[in-house]
Amino acid sequence: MQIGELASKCGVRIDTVRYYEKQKLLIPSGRTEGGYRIYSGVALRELRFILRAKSLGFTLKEIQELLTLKIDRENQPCSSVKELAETKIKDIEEKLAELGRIHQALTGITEACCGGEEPATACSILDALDKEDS
Amino acid sequence: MQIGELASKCGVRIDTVRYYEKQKLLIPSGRTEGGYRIYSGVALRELRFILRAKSLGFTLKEIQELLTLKIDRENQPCSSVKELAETKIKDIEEKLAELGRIHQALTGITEACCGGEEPATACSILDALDKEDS
DNA sequence: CTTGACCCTAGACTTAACTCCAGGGATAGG
DNA sequence: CCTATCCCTGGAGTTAAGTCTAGGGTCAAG
Repeated sequence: MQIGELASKCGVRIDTVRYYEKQKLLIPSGRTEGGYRIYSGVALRELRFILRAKSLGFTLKEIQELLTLKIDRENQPCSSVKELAETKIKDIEEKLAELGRIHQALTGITEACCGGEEPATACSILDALDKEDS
Repeated sequence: MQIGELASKCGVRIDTVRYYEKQKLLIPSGRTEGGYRIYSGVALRELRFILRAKSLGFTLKEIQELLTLKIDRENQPCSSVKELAETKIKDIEEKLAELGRIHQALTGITEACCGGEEPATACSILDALDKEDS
Protein backbone atom coordinates (compact mmCIF):
# COMPACT_ATOMS: atom_id res chain seq x y z
CA MET A 1 0.00 0.00 0.00
CA GLN A 2 1.29 3.46 -0.72
CA ILE A 3 0.87 6.64 1.23
CA GLY A 4 -2.32 7.89 -0.43
CA GLU A 5 -4.25 4.72 0.29
CA LEU A 6 -3.02 4.58 3.89
CA ALA A 7 -3.97 8.21 4.47
CA SER A 8 -7.42 7.95 2.95
CA LYS A 9 -8.16 4.75 4.87
CA CYS A 10 -7.56 6.69 8.07
CA GLY A 11 -9.09 9.96 6.98
CA VAL A 12 -5.93 12.03 7.26
CA ARG A 13 -3.87 13.95 4.75
CA ILE A 14 -0.80 12.57 3.10
CA ASP A 15 1.25 15.32 4.70
CA THR A 16 0.17 14.15 8.12
CA VAL A 17 1.50 10.68 7.44
CA ARG A 18 4.80 12.13 6.27
CA TYR A 19 4.84 14.36 9.33
CA TYR A 20 4.40 11.35 11.62
CA GLU A 21 7.31 9.73 9.85
CA LYS A 22 9.48 12.77 10.48
CA GLN A 23 8.52 12.47 14.15
CA LYS A 24 9.60 8.80 14.06
CA LEU A 25 6.11 7.58 14.79
CA LEU A 26 5.24 5.75 11.61
CA ILE A 27 8.05 4.31 9.54
CA PRO A 28 7.18 2.83 6.12
CA SER A 29 8.24 -0.77 5.69
CA GLY A 30 10.18 0.12 2.58
CA ARG A 31 10.43 2.13 -0.61
CA THR A 32 9.86 1.31 -4.25
CA GLU A 33 12.62 1.70 -6.82
CA GLY A 34 11.27 5.11 -7.59
CA GLY A 35 11.31 6.18 -3.96
CA TYR A 36 7.64 5.73 -3.10
CA ARG A 37 6.91 4.77 0.51
CA ILE A 38 5.36 1.33 1.03
CA TYR A 39 3.21 0.50 4.05
CA SER A 40 2.00 -2.79 5.45
CA GLY A 41 -1.06 -3.62 7.51
CA VAL A 42 0.93 -2.89 10.64
CA ALA A 43 1.26 0.74 9.61
CA LEU A 44 -2.50 0.90 9.22
CA ARG A 45 -3.00 -0.33 12.77
CA GLU A 46 -0.31 1.99 14.06
CA LEU A 47 -1.79 5.01 12.36
CA ARG A 48 -5.23 4.22 13.69
CA PHE A 49 -3.80 3.82 17.16
CA ILE A 50 -1.98 7.14 16.87
CA LEU A 51 -5.16 8.92 15.88
CA ARG A 52 -7.23 7.44 18.67
CA ALA A 53 -4.56 8.10 21.28
CA LYS A 54 -4.27 11.65 20.04
CA SER A 55 -7.99 12.21 20.56
CA LEU A 56 -7.48 11.11 24.16
CA GLY A 57 -5.06 13.92 24.84
CA PHE A 58 -1.77 12.12 24.35
CA THR A 59 0.93 14.09 22.61
CA LEU A 60 2.79 12.59 19.68
CA LYS A 61 5.78 12.14 21.95
CA GLU A 62 3.75 10.19 24.48
CA ILE A 63 2.27 8.09 21.72
CA GLN A 64 5.72 7.27 20.51
CA GLU A 65 6.57 6.06 24.00
CA LEU A 66 3.45 3.92 24.08
CA LEU A 67 4.21 2.43 20.68
CA THR A 68 7.77 1.54 21.53
CA LEU A 69 6.75 -0.07 24.79
CA LYS A 70 7.68 -3.62 24.07
CA ILE A 71 8.59 -6.61 26.11
CA ASP A 72 11.64 -8.04 24.48
CA ARG A 73 13.77 -9.88 26.94
CA GLU A 74 16.59 -10.33 24.49
CA ASN A 75 17.31 -6.65 24.14
CA GLN A 76 15.84 -4.65 26.96
CA PRO A 77 15.86 -4.82 30.70
CA CYS A 78 12.36 -5.84 31.64
CA SER A 79 12.28 -3.45 34.56
CA SER A 80 12.61 -0.29 32.47
CA VAL A 81 9.77 -1.33 30.21
CA LYS A 82 7.65 -2.21 33.18
CA GLU A 83 8.38 1.06 34.90
CA LEU A 84 7.40 3.15 31.91
CA ALA A 85 4.28 1.08 31.38
CA GLU A 86 3.28 1.54 34.98
CA THR A 87 3.69 5.28 34.76
CA LYS A 88 1.49 5.29 31.69
CA ILE A 89 -1.07 3.10 33.42
CA LYS A 90 -1.33 5.61 36.23
CA ASP A 91 -1.82 8.48 33.79
CA ILE A 92 -4.51 6.52 32.04
CA GLU A 93 -6.25 5.61 35.27
CA GLU A 94 -6.44 9.28 36.18
CA LYS A 95 -7.88 10.08 32.79
CA LEU A 96 -10.39 7.28 33.12
CA ALA A 97 -11.52 8.54 36.51
CA GLU A 98 -11.88 12.09 35.30
CA LEU A 99 -13.72 11.08 32.14
CA GLY A 100 -15.97 8.92 34.24
CA ARG A 101 -16.84 11.88 36.45
CA ILE A 102 -17.62 14.08 33.48
CA HIS A 103 -19.72 11.31 32.01
CA GLN A 104 -21.69 10.96 35.24
CA ALA A 105 -22.20 14.69 35.41
CA LEU A 106 -23.47 14.90 31.86
CA THR A 107 -25.75 11.94 32.36
CA GLY A 108 -27.08 13.62 35.48
CA ILE A 109 -27.81 16.75 33.51
CA THR A 110 -29.71 14.97 30.75
CA GLU A 111 -31.64 12.94 33.28
CA ALA A 112 -32.65 16.00 35.24
CA CYS A 113 -33.66 17.51 31.93
CA CYS A 114 -37.29 16.81 31.06
CA GLY A 115 -37.33 14.08 33.69
CA GLY A 116 -40.25 15.31 35.68
CA GLU A 117 -42.76 18.08 36.03
CA GLU A 118 -41.12 19.96 38.87
CA PRO A 119 -39.13 22.96 37.58
CA ALA A 120 -35.56 21.74 37.38
CA THR A 121 -33.39 24.50 38.71
CA ALA A 122 -30.54 25.78 36.61
CA CYS A 123 -27.80 23.20 36.81
CA SER A 124 -24.31 23.39 35.41
CA ILE A 125 -21.78 20.69 34.78
CA LEU A 126 -19.79 22.00 37.71
CA ASP A 127 -22.73 21.51 40.05
CA ALA A 128 -23.28 18.05 38.64
CA LEU A 129 -19.62 17.21 39.21
CA ASP A 130 -19.93 18.26 42.82
CA LYS A 131 -22.78 15.87 43.34
CA GLU A 132 -20.50 13.06 42.17
CA ASP A 133 -17.77 14.00 44.60
CA SER A 134 -19.38 11.97 47.32
CA MET B 1 -8.85 36.46 45.15
CA GLN B 2 -6.80 38.07 42.42
CA ILE B 3 -5.29 36.56 39.34
CA GLY B 4 -1.92 35.59 40.78
CA GLU B 5 -3.41 33.55 43.58
CA LEU B 6 -5.87 31.83 41.26
CA ALA B 7 -3.12 30.96 38.81
CA SER B 8 -0.72 29.62 41.40
CA LYS B 9 -3.45 27.55 43.07
CA CYS B 10 -3.96 25.79 39.75
CA GLY B 11 -0.34 25.70 38.69
CA VAL B 12 -0.76 27.80 35.58
CA ARG B 13 0.65 31.15 34.52
CA ILE B 14 -1.19 34.38 34.91
CA ASP B 15 -1.14 34.80 31.15
CA THR B 16 -2.96 31.54 30.75
CA VAL B 17 -5.79 32.78 32.95
CA ARG B 18 -6.04 35.97 30.94
CA TYR B 19 -5.92 33.93 27.75
CA TYR B 20 -8.87 31.84 28.94
CA GLU B 21 -10.72 35.03 29.64
CA LYS B 22 -10.07 36.26 26.11
CA GLN B 23 -11.50 32.94 24.90
CA LYS B 24 -14.60 33.53 27.06
CA LEU B 25 -13.90 30.51 29.22
CA LEU B 26 -13.21 32.09 32.55
CA ILE B 27 -14.75 35.46 33.34
CA PRO B 28 -13.69 37.22 36.56
CA SER B 29 -16.55 38.05 38.88
CA GLY B 30 -15.51 41.69 38.91
CA ARG B 31 -12.75 44.26 39.01
CA THR B 32 -11.29 46.40 41.76
CA GLU B 33 -11.31 50.19 41.54
CA GLY B 34 -7.82 49.99 40.10
CA GLY B 35 -8.86 47.51 37.44
CA TYR B 36 -7.56 44.29 39.00
CA ARG B 37 -9.52 41.15 38.19
CA ILE B 38 -11.32 39.51 41.12
CA TYR B 39 -12.16 35.81 41.16
CA SER B 40 -14.45 33.76 43.38
CA GLY B 41 -14.35 30.13 44.33
CA VAL B 42 -16.42 29.32 41.27
CA ALA B 43 -13.59 30.49 39.06
CA LEU B 44 -11.26 28.16 40.90
CA ARG B 45 -13.52 25.20 40.20
CA GLU B 46 -13.96 26.27 36.61
CA LEU B 47 -10.26 26.64 36.01
CA ARG B 48 -9.58 23.23 37.52
CA PHE B 49 -12.28 21.74 35.34
CA ILE B 50 -10.81 23.39 32.26
CA LEU B 51 -7.38 22.00 32.99
CA ARG B 52 -8.61 18.47 33.60
CA ALA B 53 -10.82 18.49 30.53
CA LYS B 54 -7.92 19.77 28.47
CA SER B 55 -5.76 16.85 29.57
CA LEU B 56 -8.49 14.56 28.26
CA GLY B 57 -8.18 15.90 24.77
CA PHE B 58 -11.00 18.43 24.75
CA THR B 59 -10.27 21.68 22.95
CA LEU B 60 -10.95 24.99 24.66
CA LYS B 61 -13.94 25.40 22.39
CA GLU B 62 -15.39 22.06 23.45
CA ILE B 63 -14.75 22.89 27.07
CA GLN B 64 -16.63 26.11 26.66
CA GLU B 65 -19.57 24.13 25.33
CA LEU B 66 -19.40 21.80 28.29
CA LEU B 67 -19.26 24.67 30.75
CA THR B 68 -22.22 26.48 29.26
CA LEU B 69 -24.32 23.33 29.24
CA LYS B 70 -26.96 24.28 31.71
CA ILE B 71 -30.48 23.27 32.39
CA ASP B 72 -32.39 26.46 32.78
CA ARG B 73 -36.01 25.98 31.92
CA GLU B 74 -36.79 29.65 32.16
CA ASN B 75 -34.47 30.67 29.37
CA GLN B 76 -33.56 27.79 27.15
CA PRO B 77 -35.39 25.07 25.30
CA CYS B 78 -34.65 21.94 27.23
CA SER B 79 -34.31 19.92 24.06
CA SER B 80 -31.34 21.84 22.72
CA VAL B 81 -29.43 21.45 25.94
CA LYS B 82 -30.26 17.79 26.05
CA GLU B 83 -29.19 17.26 22.48
CA LEU B 84 -25.80 18.85 22.99
CA ALA B 85 -25.28 16.95 26.21
CA GLU B 86 -26.12 13.70 24.51
CA THR B 87 -23.64 14.35 21.74
CA LYS B 88 -20.98 15.04 24.34
CA ILE B 89 -21.92 11.90 26.22
CA LYS B 90 -21.36 9.84 23.10
CA ASP B 91 -17.95 11.42 22.53
CA ILE B 92 -17.03 10.70 26.09
CA GLU B 93 -18.21 7.12 25.92
CA GLU B 94 -16.00 6.55 22.91
CA LYS B 95 -13.07 8.02 24.74
CA LEU B 96 -13.80 5.88 27.76
CA ALA B 97 -13.90 2.75 25.66
CA GLU B 98 -10.66 3.58 23.91
CA LEU B 99 -8.90 4.51 27.12
CA GLY B 100 -10.15 1.30 28.67
CA ARG B 101 -8.68 -0.71 25.81
CA ILE B 102 -5.31 1.00 26.11
CA HIS B 103 -5.40 0.43 29.85
CA GLN B 104 -6.09 -3.26 29.36
CA ALA B 105 -3.31 -3.52 26.84
CA LEU B 106 -0.79 -1.84 29.10
CA THR B 107 -1.83 -3.96 32.04
CA GLY B 108 -1.42 -7.01 29.85
CA ILE B 109 2.09 -5.92 28.97
CA THR B 110 3.18 -5.37 32.54
CA GLU B 111 1.66 -8.65 33.61
CA ALA B 112 3.41 -10.56 30.86
CA CYS B 113 6.57 -8.79 31.93
CA CYS B 114 8.52 -10.77 34.54
CA GLY B 115 5.44 -12.84 35.18
CA GLY B 116 6.92 -16.23 34.59
CA GLU B 117 10.05 -18.07 33.55
CA GLU B 118 9.11 -18.87 30.00
CA PRO B 119 10.69 -16.36 27.57
CA ALA B 120 8.02 -13.75 26.93
CA THR B 121 8.09 -13.05 23.25
CA ALA B 122 8.36 -9.48 22.07
CA CYS B 123 4.99 -7.90 22.62
CA SER B 124 3.84 -4.45 21.58
CA ILE B 125 0.89 -2.40 22.66
CA LEU B 126 -0.67 -3.08 19.29
CA ASP B 127 -0.51 -6.84 19.82
CA ALA B 128 -1.94 -6.39 23.29
CA LEU B 129 -4.78 -4.32 21.87
CA ASP B 130 -5.58 -7.04 19.39
CA LYS B 131 -5.96 -9.54 22.20
CA GLU B 132 -8.58 -7.28 23.72
CA ASP B 133 -10.55 -7.06 20.50
CA SER B 134 -12.39 -10.29 21.29
C1' DC C 1 5.76 7.92 -25.59
C1' DT C 2 2.60 10.90 -23.73
C1' DT C 3 -1.00 11.90 -20.33
C1' DG C 4 -2.98 11.82 -15.81
C1' DA C 5 -2.86 10.28 -11.31
C1' DC C 6 0.18 9.49 -8.03
C1' DC C 7 4.44 10.38 -5.45
C1' DC C 8 9.00 12.93 -3.90
C1' DT C 9 11.67 16.83 -1.04
C1' DA C 10 12.46 21.20 1.15
C1' DG C 11 10.71 24.77 3.11
C1' DA C 12 7.12 28.31 4.10
C1' DC C 13 2.64 29.01 6.24
C1' DT C 14 -1.27 28.21 9.62
C1' DT C 15 -3.79 27.29 13.93
C1' DA C 16 -4.47 26.52 18.81
C1' DA C 17 -2.81 27.43 22.95
C1' DC C 18 -0.03 29.59 25.22
C1' DT C 19 4.19 32.74 26.82
C1' DC C 20 6.78 36.78 26.94
C1' DC C 21 7.71 41.74 26.64
C1' DA C 22 7.36 46.80 26.96
C1' DG C 23 5.59 50.40 29.18
C1' DG C 24 3.02 51.74 32.77
C1' DG C 25 -0.58 51.86 36.94
C1' DA C 26 -2.18 49.98 41.90
C1' DT C 27 -1.35 48.83 46.60
C1' DA C 28 0.90 47.65 50.99
C1' DG C 29 4.88 48.17 54.17
C1' DG C 30 8.45 51.04 56.18
C1' DC D 1 6.73 59.54 49.98
C1' DC D 2 9.37 55.49 48.29
C1' DT D 3 9.93 50.95 47.03
C1' DA D 4 8.59 46.28 46.17
C1' DT D 5 5.30 43.50 44.53
C1' DC D 6 1.48 42.95 42.47
C1' DC D 7 -1.47 44.02 38.38
C1' DC D 8 -2.93 46.22 33.62
C1' DT D 9 -3.02 46.29 28.13
C1' DG D 10 -1.50 45.43 23.49
C1' DG D 11 1.18 43.06 20.76
C1' DA D 12 5.00 39.99 19.43
C1' DG D 13 7.08 35.37 19.88
C1' DT D 14 6.89 30.21 20.64
C1' DT D 15 5.59 25.29 20.30
C1' DA D 16 3.08 21.33 18.60
C1' DA D 17 0.84 19.58 15.00
C1' DG D 18 -0.18 19.96 11.00
C1' DT D 19 -1.03 22.06 5.93
C1' DC D 20 0.40 24.01 1.69
C1' DT D 21 3.45 25.27 -2.27
C1' DA D 22 6.93 24.90 -5.76
C1' DG D 23 9.32 22.27 -8.64
C1' DG D 24 9.93 18.05 -10.09
C1' DG D 25 10.02 12.47 -10.56
C1' DT D 26 7.16 7.67 -11.28
C1' DC D 27 4.12 4.67 -13.39
C1' DA D 28 0.18 2.44 -15.69
C1' DA D 29 -3.04 2.99 -19.53
C1' DG D 30 -3.90 4.08 -24.11
